[in-house]
Parts: sequence; structure tokens; C-alpha cells
Amino acid sequence: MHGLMPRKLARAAHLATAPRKPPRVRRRLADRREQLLDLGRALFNERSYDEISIDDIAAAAGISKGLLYHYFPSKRVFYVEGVRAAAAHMLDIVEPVDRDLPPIDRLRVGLDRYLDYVEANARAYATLFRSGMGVDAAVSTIIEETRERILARIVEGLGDPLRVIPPVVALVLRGWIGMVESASLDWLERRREVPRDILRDLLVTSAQTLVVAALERGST
Amino acid sequence: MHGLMPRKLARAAHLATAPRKPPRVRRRLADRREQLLDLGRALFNERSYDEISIDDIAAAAGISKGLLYHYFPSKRVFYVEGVRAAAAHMLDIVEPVDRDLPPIDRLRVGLDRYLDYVEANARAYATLFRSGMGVDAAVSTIIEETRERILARIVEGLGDPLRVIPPVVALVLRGWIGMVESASLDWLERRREVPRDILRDLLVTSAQTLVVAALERGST
DNA sequence: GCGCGCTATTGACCAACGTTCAATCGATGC
DNA sequence: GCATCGATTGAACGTTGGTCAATAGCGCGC
Repeated sequence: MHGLMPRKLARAAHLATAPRKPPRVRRRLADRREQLLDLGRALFNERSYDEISIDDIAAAAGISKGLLYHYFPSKRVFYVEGVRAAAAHMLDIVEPVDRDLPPIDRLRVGLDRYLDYVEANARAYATLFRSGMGVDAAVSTIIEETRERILARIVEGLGDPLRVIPPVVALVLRGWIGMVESASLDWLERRREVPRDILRDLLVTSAQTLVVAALERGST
Repeated sequence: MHGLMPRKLARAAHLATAPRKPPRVRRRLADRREQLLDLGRALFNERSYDEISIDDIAAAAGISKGLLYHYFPSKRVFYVEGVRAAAAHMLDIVEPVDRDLPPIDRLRVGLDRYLDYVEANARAYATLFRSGMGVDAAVSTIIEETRERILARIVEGLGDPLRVIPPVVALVLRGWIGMVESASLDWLERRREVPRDILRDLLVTSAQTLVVAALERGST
């Protein structure tokens, strides 16, 4: 597919009749970066990391392969940056829960927002959070940090009764987050069997019960 | 390291004095396959899928690159096959729980075995089960099947009281498995803070509490 | 309005990778 | 000993991630 036309001839043809080469479009740095990240998120939602080539990305973005390396030092970094953006996006959606609500209600509202996100970004959620981990250690780090931030919010919401969180409680809460994640993924495929409200309430009461159980077991 | 000696000379020398070209070693098919899978498991425990090249594997095994394709049709299949073996291995270790024990004890013993496995194969567990998912859809399938088989055993162990498992209970149990997995991974890095027995008991009582809560919420 | 510098953008290039295949060598049965 | 079968090799190929010098669009000073 390469040598159909001798070099000189090709160049001559180009200069003579101008075979409709699409004009260069210049963009601001931040613009392009964001456009590329958005595109990356879209692409990586449909196929996995190594099923998508740099050429695919460049073609889909309508730019040359080399330009990608002007914005990202490597494909890995590009991917990781996309994951980071997605994680931040999720945290943004789940974030703003009224500080005045009682702890349980805060948890319930937070979980509702979380499920909103999961439903709206089903594939993104599944591929980025569940499937992305193997690609790069940095991705695991991002996911762990995201979990830790969620944990921090919950603990903060727990508020008064516990000045210092015993390690057992932290452990159980981390486990609970894992439970939320896998139950959500599961629920995505079985939405017909279990209504969303039930799932949400179940997760809330699970958190309560688990913390209580942990306190009984762990502190004594 | 290759061109120190002109070709013809090298060949002549070979015919004359035999410059110690390592002799071919022939192996039975099953042997080699197993050897290669073991090696793969070892390698993939240390570095991720695309950090390890076919050449690396071949070199580590002391065979030529081409031979790998005599046993496995592709690198992906090779990797997936390794994951499958690891999953089977885990199920084998956790499997044989006395059928006569009361449900709770069965769960406790099973969890103990599970933690045995997790401790013994820490890195393998983390990389294969946590990080492997992104590489191939087949890996996700394997992991899901493994979870489903564990779930089936637990449900079977639940025994009499429930003839038919309500979807809510199944959902919660799947969530619980997710909790076990992430709590285990977490615990691996915090073993000093939380003793193993506490974790195990915590998970057992979690299961109990969760099922009870699910039955209360879901059936009514 | 004009050139000039800055940099976004390109396309050709490279090394490395996964994969294929004809040729070879070793053991095994006759 | 010889033929046969299959394990084993090494060279080759197409594709991929990544590099680089050259180019062309844009904003700035004049």
C-alpha cells in the first residue's frame, strides 16, 4: 500500500494539482488536550487498551500520529490521563452532599449519586474501573486513591461518635467499598431482577451493620 | 555479540570444532506446556502483560520464540491460559470443606483456606485477579466464573432454610464476594494492623448479617 | 499590513513486537 | 539403520509505539 507511486512523481502531483489535502487546523493547547482525552475516553470504552492503536486514535481525532506525542509522552500516559479524568469526573458527581444531613442520609444521597454515575456511564465505569487495572500500575494507584477519597468522606460523615477510626472499621469500610463496586457492576446486568432503590437501601444498611459489627468485634 | 566472526568461518568452525551450540532438548508436549505456564505465571507476577515480550518468555524458558506458537496460538491465549490455571488452582485449595459442618463453620473454614491461598500467592493473587482484567475479555469471564462457583458453594452451604435463593440475597452475596476480595487485597498491605483471625471472623459475621438484612428488606 | 518567530502539525523513519512458516533435527518404531 | 513424525529453530513479515527534522499557520511588533 506504500509503493504504488514513485516518490518524485507523487511529490510532483502534489505540487501541481493539489490533491485536496485537508488544511491544517491549529488549536490551543488545552483545547486539543481535552479533545483528545474525550476521544480517548470514548474509544477505550468500546475496546480495550491494546486493541486500540495510536494510529486509530490519531485517525479518529483527524490528526497525525506524531501530534499525539506533542501532548502526551506515551500511549500509556495518554491512557492513564484519561482514567484520571474519568475518576475525577466521578468524584465530582458524587461529591456535593449536604453537610447538614444526618450521617445515614448523607450516605444514602451519596450512594444515589454514585448509582446515577454508574448508570449513566455504564461502559465507562466497567471498562475504566474494572478492566483498566492491568494496563498500568498508575491506574491501580488512581483507583486506590479514588477509593481512599470516598472512604475519607464517609469517615468524615460518620462524624462525632468516633474521634479516631479503629483500623478494623477502616478495613471493613474499604471492604464495603469493594462490595459497592462489585454489586453495582453486577446490578448493571440484572437491573430487572432487583430495583435500584432496594440495592441502594441494602448497601446503606450493609454499611451500618458492618460498622457496628466491626466495632463489636474489633475494639474489645 | 553476533558478528565477531565472519559467517563462513563460523560455519566452518561449527563443522570442525563444534562451538558449543546448546543441543536441542526434546520434551513431551504436556511437560513443556506446563513448564511454560508455570514460567508465565512467574513472569506475569512481576511485570504486567505488555511489559513482557514473547522474546522474554522464550529466553527465560530457554527455547526459541517460534516454539511458543507450537503450544499456544497467541500471546493472549497463553496469558489467558495462565490465568485459568491460577483460578483453578485457587478453587482447588479452597474447595474441600467438610460437608457435615454447620453452615457457618463451613464458611469459616472456606475463608481460612481462601486466606491461605491469598497469603501464599500474594503477588499472583493481586496481579492475576486484580490487574488481569483489562487485558482480555476472556480473563474477565474466568474471574466471573470463579466468583460464580464460589457463590454456588456458599449457597449450597446455606442449605436447608432457603429452597430458592431470592435475587436480593444473590446480589448481596455477590457483593460480599467483592468485599472479601478487596478486603483481602487491602489486608495484604496492612497485616500488621489487623490480625488475620479478626479479618476472617469479620468477614464471616458480615456474610451472616448481610444475608439477614437482605432477607428482611428484600422479601417483604 | 508585513515580516518574523514561535509552535502546532506533519510525514517519513526506526526499532521492537507478535506472528508465520519452511527447513531442520531428535527420538521412536520397525 | 532407516523412515517417519513431530518438536524445534531462525529468518522473515506486517504492524505497532515512538522519534525527528521539516513545515506551515498564527500572533506579535513594527
